[in-house]
Amino acid sequence: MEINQALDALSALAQPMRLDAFRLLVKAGPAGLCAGEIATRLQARPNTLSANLAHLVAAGLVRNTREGRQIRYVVEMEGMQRLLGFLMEDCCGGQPELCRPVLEKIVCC
Amino acid sequence: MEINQALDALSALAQPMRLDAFRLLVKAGPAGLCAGEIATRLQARPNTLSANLAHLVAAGLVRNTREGRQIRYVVEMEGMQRLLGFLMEDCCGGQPELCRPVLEKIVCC
DNA sequence: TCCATAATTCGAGAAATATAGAAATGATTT
DNA sequence: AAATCATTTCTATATTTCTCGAATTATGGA
Repeated sequence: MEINQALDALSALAQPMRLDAFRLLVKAGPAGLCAGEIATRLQARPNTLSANLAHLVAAGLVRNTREGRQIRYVVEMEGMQRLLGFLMEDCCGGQPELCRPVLEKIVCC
Repeated sequence: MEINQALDALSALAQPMRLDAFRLLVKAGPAGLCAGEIATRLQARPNTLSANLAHLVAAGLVRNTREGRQIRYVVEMEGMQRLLGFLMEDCCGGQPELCRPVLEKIVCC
């Protein structure tokens, strides 16, 4: 991953509404959620949310597909993976005992 | 980790000079680097860099200690750990096969 | 076709952030 | 004590980002 992609992803996540939306989508998993549903849950105006979701899509963290008149958003795990990998790149200078615990403590399931 | 801490960490990283500095410190490991050395490597002005390093410290991603007349900066792995954990929180709704590959591909050492 | 619904795009004003020069602080050397 | 060096703090300006209302596009139903 190149640095600009990483910056896009980080600034996409570095904003309250977008971080909330992203986490909602992470929890929703592969089923995702439609724009309106996200707007309701976050109590956000549709147009503002739309701009923010577009930001997440552009950053490669989320993808969307139209379903009738709604648009479904789904988290893109590969984007997340690229970002995390980039941040940990060349950490610890080949001494696994320094960073291994960091990765092991990421308990998600 | 609460959301505001996560936002602080993400916006700290979502800026070119800070992301560069952070990655330099990740690679430097526990030895860290002094402000002047970082400034030289990034070709940044000392005052601008200082403001940016302060941002990383405030976000809990880096810590600093004075050493004579220099100030050494060291990456704070616990901060990184908190952030990654927060981003992956409740992912995949208890289906490890969905997110396990993501974490496994973060090869750092 | 006409209407309603879901969501996006556009444009402008308000707010937040980044940078750099100048001055100040803290520590070492002479 | 004076000079020097490493770094930070202060302050103003320039830039970027955020949000909102209004208008627009796309789809499905009567």
